[in-house]
Amino acid sequence: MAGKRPEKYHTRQGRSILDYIKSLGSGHVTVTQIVRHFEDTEEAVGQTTVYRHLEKLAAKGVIRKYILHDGKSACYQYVSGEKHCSEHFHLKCETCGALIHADCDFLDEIAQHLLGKHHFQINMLKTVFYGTCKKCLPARDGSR
Amino acid sequence: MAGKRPEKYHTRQGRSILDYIKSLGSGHVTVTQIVRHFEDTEEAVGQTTVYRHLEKLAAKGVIRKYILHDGKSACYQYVSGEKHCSEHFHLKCETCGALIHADCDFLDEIAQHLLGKHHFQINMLKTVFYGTCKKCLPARDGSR
DNA sequence: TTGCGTGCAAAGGTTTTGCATGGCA
DNA sequence: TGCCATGCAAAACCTTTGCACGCAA
Repeated sequence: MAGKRPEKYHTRQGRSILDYIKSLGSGHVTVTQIVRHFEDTEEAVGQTTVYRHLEKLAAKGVIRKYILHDGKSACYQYVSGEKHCSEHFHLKCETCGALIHADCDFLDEIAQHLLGKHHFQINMLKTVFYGTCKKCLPARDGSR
Repeated sequence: MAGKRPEKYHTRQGRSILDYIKSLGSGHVTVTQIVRHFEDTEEAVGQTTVYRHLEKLAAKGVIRKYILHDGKSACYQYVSGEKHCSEHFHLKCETCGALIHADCDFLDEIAQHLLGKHHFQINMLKTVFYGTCKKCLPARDGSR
């Protein structure tokens, strides 16, 4: 589509933000995390600027925006060629809040199974598995 | 399981809220919509109360909580299954909103795999697969 | 110089929390 | 009567918008 609007100017802030997201690989960040990352450095960036840059980058497809199921805040992540988060699952620990990226062949079969048997095309970007992670499992007594 | 915490008291508000959600069948509502629905009736309910009831109902698995695509506000939907929803997965169609209960042995293996390989105990009550259902799949053109 | 980029501050919206009161058992 | 439930108000958040100033081209 024609929506492309290359930035007119190159700015220090724009580069800092993009570089940071790139450096995270397939990890994702929130606006707040980005702001805090630069907070006391000489690369400090205002949060309004972060929002505006992320919006543009997402519109251009350079990064991806999505809402985790808990819906508290939006997450952004760099779209690095072929391998990104749309190809693996996310496990969210309900106890400690950790978000785990699960890259695994078996999990990949899930998508095929759902499509083949249930005719359901899963959106891995939106889907989050809730549960209890390794660290928190021992802490929880036998439960049920 | 010990997690059940039946309401101690039956209140008019609690019943109004649940009845309303039930009456919507598979439709979903936001907190604001619920508050407004009762607003000028004699069943008026405070929004704080709505939030608190929905939270409890979702924890018990009576209703389910979703985040819309835009992530602006949460949606809630009645879970009409008589079967134990804690023992199968749920597929939520992002296009038509349908909620599909997937009872399937293969899917059951997912829980075991996650626990065995990733040491992650999944909570099926909270976990929802987002994607596109059978009916809506053809409607989506090749997309990209 | 031009006009986009920046960032402070304030607005707008959703959800949570504090606290005094009301109502169910 | 003992508590939990309720709901107003305020706080806590996340995100957007207005506006004046700064900076890249």
